[in-house]
Order: sequence, then C-alpha cells, then structure tokens
Amino acid sequence: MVYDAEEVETRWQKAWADAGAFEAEIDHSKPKFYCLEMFPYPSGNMHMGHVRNYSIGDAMARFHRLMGKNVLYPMGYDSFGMPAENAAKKEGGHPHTVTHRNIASIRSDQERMGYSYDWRRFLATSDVDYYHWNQEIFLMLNNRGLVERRLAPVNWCVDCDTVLANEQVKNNRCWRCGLEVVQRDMAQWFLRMTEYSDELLDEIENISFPENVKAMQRNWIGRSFGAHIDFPVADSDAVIGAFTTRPDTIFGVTFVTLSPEHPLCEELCTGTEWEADWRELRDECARMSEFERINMLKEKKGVFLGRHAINPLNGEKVPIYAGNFVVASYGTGAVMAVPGHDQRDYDFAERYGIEIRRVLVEKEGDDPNAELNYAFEGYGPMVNSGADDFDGLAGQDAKDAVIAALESAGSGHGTVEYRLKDWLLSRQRFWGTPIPMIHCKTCGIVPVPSSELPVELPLDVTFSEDQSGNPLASHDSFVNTSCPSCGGLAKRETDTMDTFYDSSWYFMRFCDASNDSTPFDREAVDYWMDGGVDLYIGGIEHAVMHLLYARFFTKVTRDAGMNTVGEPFGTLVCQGMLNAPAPFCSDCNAEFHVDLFGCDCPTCGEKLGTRSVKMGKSLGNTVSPGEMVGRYGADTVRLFILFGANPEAGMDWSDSALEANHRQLHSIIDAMESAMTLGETPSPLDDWLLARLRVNRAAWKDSMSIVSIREGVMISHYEMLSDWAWYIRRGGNNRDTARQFLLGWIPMLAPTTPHIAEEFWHSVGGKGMLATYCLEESDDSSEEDAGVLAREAYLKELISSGRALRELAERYVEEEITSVIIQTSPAWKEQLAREAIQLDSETFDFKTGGMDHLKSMDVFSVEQMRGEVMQTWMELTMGSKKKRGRIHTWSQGEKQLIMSAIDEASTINMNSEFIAQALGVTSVEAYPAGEGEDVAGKAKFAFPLEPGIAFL
RNA sequence: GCAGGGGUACCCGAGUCGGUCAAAGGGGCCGGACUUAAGCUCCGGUGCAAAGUGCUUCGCAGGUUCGAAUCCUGCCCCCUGCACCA
Repeated sequence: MVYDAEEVETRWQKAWADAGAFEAEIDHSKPKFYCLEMFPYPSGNMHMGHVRNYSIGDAMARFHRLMGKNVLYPMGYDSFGMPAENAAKKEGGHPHTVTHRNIASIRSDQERMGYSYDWRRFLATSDVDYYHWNQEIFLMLNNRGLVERRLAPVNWCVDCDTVLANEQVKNNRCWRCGLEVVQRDMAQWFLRMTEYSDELLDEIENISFPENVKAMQRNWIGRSFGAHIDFPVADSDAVIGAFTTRPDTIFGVTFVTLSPEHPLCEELCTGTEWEADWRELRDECARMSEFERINMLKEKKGVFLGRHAINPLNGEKVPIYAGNFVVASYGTGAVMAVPGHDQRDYDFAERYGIEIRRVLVEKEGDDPNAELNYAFEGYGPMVNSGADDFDGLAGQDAKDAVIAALESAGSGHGTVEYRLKDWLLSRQRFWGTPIPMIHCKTCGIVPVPSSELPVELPLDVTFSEDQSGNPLASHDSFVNTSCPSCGGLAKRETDTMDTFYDSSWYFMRFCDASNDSTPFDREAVDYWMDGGVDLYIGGIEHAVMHLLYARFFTKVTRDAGMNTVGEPFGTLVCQGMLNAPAPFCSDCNAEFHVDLFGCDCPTCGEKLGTRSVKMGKSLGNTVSPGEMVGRYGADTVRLFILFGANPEAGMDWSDSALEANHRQLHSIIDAMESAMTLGETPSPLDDWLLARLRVNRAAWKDSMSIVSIREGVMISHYEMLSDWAWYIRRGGNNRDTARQFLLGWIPMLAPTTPHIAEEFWHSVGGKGMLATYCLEESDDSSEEDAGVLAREAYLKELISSGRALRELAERYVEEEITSVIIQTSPAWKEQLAREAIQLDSETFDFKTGGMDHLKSMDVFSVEQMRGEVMQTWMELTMGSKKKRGRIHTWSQGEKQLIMSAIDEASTINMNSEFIAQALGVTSVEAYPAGEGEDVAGKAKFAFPLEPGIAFL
C-alpha cells in the first residue's frame, strides 16, 4: 500500500471530530477516567516536549476508552502571562491579540497530531469567561479570611517589573528571566496558604506522586517541631524569642545569635562601642550577591552586641551576638546557640573563644564531662543540666520535659515552624486577572461585589517598547470607579494575580467548562474528580509551584462546599527530558550551539565532540514537530516518542530511530495486507496464533494500565508483528484465523498510532469506529493455550539450539553438512520426568524422600542403568550447583507437554521440512534415543524436551 | 551537608519478592537471502571458549547462600531538588 500518512491522518481526524468521538458526558454506568496534561502556555508552535507530553496522555486516554472507561480528556491554555505582554510591546499591539494568535497556532499543531481531546471543553485562562471565576473564587477566599493585604519585604524582579512569590525565586533569581531578585518593602496581596500547611504535608503520604516530587513538596513545606523560647535581655525589657528544634540542649546554650538584620540588634548596641562592628556586618550581608554569600558563609562570622541574655531555665547570662549565618526570615531570626551539639555553633564558638559545654552524652554511662572536639548532634541522655529532673532523659522525653518546664515558667512553649510562606499573589503586570478590590478613601479596601464581576481588562490599551510599569495603573476608565460601599469616588486595585492562580483550579473547570453561572458545578466535579484526576502528566518543573497551589485550591474549595474532592491528582507522571545532540567540549565540560558542530572549542581550542543534552532554544538542538510530522506523519512521530523510552525516563532524539519506527509501521501495513490474501487452510498454527494474541493482549493491558507505555508498544507494535511473521513462515494460511487475529491486534495499535489503526480497522471490517470501540474480551490464561504455546516454543527452541550447534558441528564434520538426526528422550526418562512433576505438584520433599522414592520405582531395578537413572533423577528434581532441577524451571506449558506424553519424535518429523529449512539442511529425521542408531553418540544428550542433535 | 533517583553489553534500555539470566526489546554494526542494484524487505549473528555441558561479565570491594545483576555492609561516581532552616 502507498502510505500517505497525511491523507490517512487528516481524514480520520475529521471523521472523529464529525462523529464527536471524544465528547465525554457524565455517565454513572461506566467507571470514569480523567486524563489530563498540564495545559500549555501558548507561546507559538507546539514543541517536541509538548508532543511527548500529549502523546503519552493521548495513548492513555485512548487505552482507557478501549478498556470501557468514560474518559474525560480536555485541553486548554494557560494564556495569561508576561511573554504575551512583552510580545505586544514589541509589535505595538495588545496581548489579547498575541495570545489568540498563538492559541490558534498551537491548537492546529495539536489537531494535526490527532490528540483525542474533547475540544468542546476548550478554555483559555485569559478569556473573561474564565477569569471571571478567578475573581469569584477570590471573593470566596476573601470571605473565608484567606486573603490578606500586608506590607512585607518582597522579592522584586527589575526585569519583569513585578514581585515574585517565594516559589518563583530559584537561587535568588527570577524563575522566568533569571535576573537576580532584590528585596523591597511593599503592600501586597497574600493568600494564606500556610493555614493548610499541615494538611498539605500530611496528605503527601497518601497520594501517588513520584518520590522525588513528594520529597520536594515535603522539603518546601519544611515543618519542624520544636520550642519557642524567650530569652530576656539582661538589664532591659527586651526579650529575644528563639525557635529551636532541640529544646533538650537548652542547658548547653552559651550564647545567643541574632540575624544581622534583626531589629533588636540596633536597639541593643546603638550608642555603644559595638555598634560600628554590627553595622559593618549588617551592611556586608546586605551588600553581598548570592554567589558571594554562599562562598562567604563557609566562614561563620559574627560580632558581639555588648549585651547578655538570660537562659530562662537556669538564669545564666550568655552573650548576644549577631551572626551572618542566621536567616532573618526563618523562625524568629534568632537562634539559641549550643556549640556542644550544633556544628555551626561549634565552629562559631571556637572562632570566638566561647565556652563549649556538653549537655548530652552519646549513650548512658558515658563520662558527662568528656571533652567535645566536635559537635555531637545526635540524641542522647541529658547531663550537666544542673537539675536532677532532666539528667538522664533522652530524645523526645527530654524535649517534652524541657518544654513543660518552659511552659510552667512562662518563658516558652512547644511550637511548629514551617518553611512554607503565604502565597504572594499580586503582580504589577497587565496581562493577568485583575484583583477585584477597590480602594476607597473613606471605607478602605472594599471587595467588588460578586454581582459586579467580572472586572474586565480593558482592550483599549496600546503597548509599546518604551513603556514601563503596569498600563492598568494609568488607564483612567479602569482605575476610577465608585465605592461599592459608600458610593463615593474610589480607585480600583491595579495589581493582577499571579498566573499560577489560574492553573490552580482549571482541572475543575474542565469538568464543567461552559458553566456561565458558577466556576463549576459541584456534581460534575465530584463525578470526574472522584479520587482526583486519574492520570496527570507534566513536567517536573512544577513539582513545587503548580502542584502545591493546585492542592491548596482543591482543599479550600472543598472546605467552601464547592466539591468533596480534597486532593486534585491521583496519579502523577512527570515525563522525562527530551534530549538531542549538541556540540560538547569534554575538557571544558561545556555544551555549545549546534552551529558549532565539527568546530573547535571556542574556549580551549580542542576539537568539539557531541553529547546528548536537553533540547532547547539556547543550544538550538531542537527538532521541529511540524517538520517531522510532515515527513513521516503523526503516527510515526508518536510511535517513536512512545517507544523511545518510558514516560518518566529521559530520551534521546534520533533521526535513525525515527526512520526505523517509520519502517516498522510499513512492516505492519505489509502484514495487514498479506493477511487479506490468505487461503482457507486450517492448521495447528491457527490455535497457536490466537493463543499468542490472548497472551500478548493480557500482557499489553498490564503494561498499559501502569503507564509502562514502552513495554506496551513493544508488544503491540513488535511482538504481535513477529508472531504474525512466524505464523506465515510456519505455513499458516487461514483467512478466518487471520481476521480474528487482526480484529484483536488492531485495537492494540490504536493508543499509539491511532490513525493507521483506524484505517486498518475499517479495512478488515471492524465494528463501528475504533476510536470509540471497547475491548470486551478478557484474556484469562487457559491451560489449553499454555500447551499450544509450549509446543511451538519447543520447536523454536529446537531450531535455536540446532543453529548454535550447527556452527560447532561444522568444525568437526569434514564434508558439507546435509542432514540432521535428532534423538529424542528415551521413554524411561520421560517417565521419570512425569513422576517428578507429579510428585512436585503434591509438594513432595525431594531432599528427604527423593532417593527412596526413586529406589521404589521399576526403572531402578535394572542394575546397569542405575547410574544414569540416578543422574537423570537428580537433574530433574535437584539440579546441579548452578542450575535448579527441571521441575522448577519448566513452564506450566512445558510440564503440560510432558504430562500429556508429547511424542517429540513425531512432532519433529511432522515439521521436518520447516526445521530442515531453518537449519539449512536437506533432511531432518527424529526418533527416540535407543530406537535407532546412536548417531555421533548424541543419545546421551537426549532429555525430555531437549533432544540430542547430530549434524551429518 | 540533607533529601530523592540512578550506575546493566558498542549505544539506548528492560530486568531487583535470589535459580528458567550471557541477561528482553530497539538502535547501530556484521553476515546471508531477495533484487539489475540497493540506503527497501526478510532471515540470522553480535562477551570468550566450545559438537551442547565451560569461563568471565550487570559501578568498586566485601558478606549471606548450594546458587547473586537481584539480598546485606562499606565505598566511588552521576543526575535532580533544597541548602548556614536553628
């Protein structure tokens, strides 16, 4: 067949769309399956990373449709954000125009791939009919006390001209543009996500996210249990509150350290001889870039502030320092320092000559006064507390006792600290959801009433390169409004929402995407999201940000009575990197742009090699999906992507592998065509082929169910084809069998290569449309199949060992090899085998009773055979040093063959022509060893299912 | 430093409740068949040795076992995330 991929693919894409094949509705009679990919930011054309993401999702959506599930598989666009705004500036247009142009482009790329989305549920977050509901939800959050406006030091990105949330700062750099962020004090909107810290953390245990994602989230939330301890400052009213996870070391406190930025520092040392040193340290820390700071901090540095703090449990006075290693934003920005049991404090104390006191021993009975030459950070019994109540207590008991003492003394309490901060939501940008708040001089800040939503972004704004700041702020008709409360003149909030807000609930909107009266209907979300999205696929880069925000939103909407879900995502799969070759210098350990292929290293001058690295614009090692689809078709590209590696694994782009996959499709096409021309001759091969279908299909379902798509494709696109080829080679020639086989096989091709599968389906006269077809057969393994398969496997094995032997035989046989004599197992060995299998199935203990049993058997009575009989028996039951007994290694089917007394010799003779051909000889003859001449002394090798083979 | 994941043949990559594992599958390479000719398709080979049973190999070094890619201990290396978090 001439395979015109584009013609076939676009034809079926149209047919599927016309038939509404992928439109999903709530149907309680079927199990649901919600398959979702992280929706894209529409930046223009679809890239290979997208192709991988969606090909995985589409394969799973189609697979689950085949399995009879009611599948929801939607697509939309995360279309608010900076790039559109920047593009608009560049071309002097409006982000809305840019966005819609990009959406049209990526959508048409997706359609060309044939992804089975329910396009009726399309959404774009920058459309009013979406962000209207962002605002509605914002009011809900506000009502629930989860919205807060406060002055706070925030991360500011000069380049993006906006603040960033903590999650969006990586190594002190902006996650989007990479510029270093600076700190600013600003009034900002926050969502109080920390209200949900515990639930967000605790429920990680119960969701099936990959371990690394779970670890990152745990890490990010960073809960630590400990105590808050107040250290009064001597001769002052001031109190230093410190957080510690180790209250059991409180008697080892020999100084207290404040972060240089701590407000108490100034208060304590102003006007004293120590002020100058502190100012210097503070300024130095403030001045340092991230890079310097990391290097600097290897050296713990501090200054004495001239005052002392009082340990509330023993009244001891200890010096107060400011230290460069204390983080202002964690805990209280003050640390009780225990050099004996904290390495950082130890280093610091050593440097400044501060006492290092042991208050824990490693194990009971150790010398409480043994000198410490390193900080012992483990748990052990308390010593030297100066109070008998504590000495001897260890671990949690010790902590509890200290906390209780603090609480009764009124100078501290047990507490929990989190690394997680509230979500800084506001952005000083145009292209985002306007925060529905109004600033009124008389009433203060007033929310826009729900009835007046949506607050729309004005379209009459011109963007230009030289403009800075947020155009909303200078848009009079947007800004000027009246107060909903007093009716007086008021101004709108001009900050917009972080775009991560948009993606925090879109998966719920998809359940009810056209609802124009509420964000979504509760019934719809409860149906589709029961147990969470069944399969969520996307990149690891959202492990913390998006996935955490989405979990937070799902919990809040649940608490607001909008659904009963709680956790948004059931199974999460993070697809691996897509790599492609790029020039690489091994000496400099650096990668270069593809333009430098074959050149010398621009740094050191060595010849550049190549290395597979992440596809990306910066190196130019990208591959255009459009071009590949144009050349080979969408099915080939999908096959390559899905067969190249399992979803989570990284994969390398390879042109030759892509071509190989294209050839594979051609082979499958040829197989389909050859099937149409078969005759009507039944043979035992027919049973074999259909048994293979059942076995393969069962294995395929298992693999696909756990998203091991690569294993699934190996079966559907490779194993099945080899089985078909084997059937033909063996002389299979039955049209009915072929049809049955194809009707079973073609649906297995559909998840990966849906278009060509649909084409096949119609050419063999499959029922209805394959896209909506449902596999009903169950593939329970039957004993009959096992036997049929084992018989054929026996021949395959015979040929395979025959081939190996032929090569050896050639060295010994003078003339050209022309024939093969096969001596099969003598009857008595078969008898022993049957006996052993029988005994084994009765859980007979061969170790203790094996020999006695053998001696009771008839074969054993022939004296001159005893040696061989014994040896055979051992081979069957016990095996040798490195090989287990055959009864343990034979498959179920092989045992069946032996028990049913397969006549190996006649099985071989019936297939002698085929075997002869496979072994490259003109004749093959078989007989049981002992019933003919012992050719070449091969009788001794004859064993059940392993005949002795002689080449002549 | 902490946490998570890895190290398998020329390459990619399965395999880890111990034996059926010299180790699936694909790519590449080699050989054969078909063909006027193939870069097409099909078949076979691809650690060493060998008329079959043997040897060496799954990051390194030990250990458990009749038997280890698989289990245990220690070490080395790579990737990813967090990072003076008290």
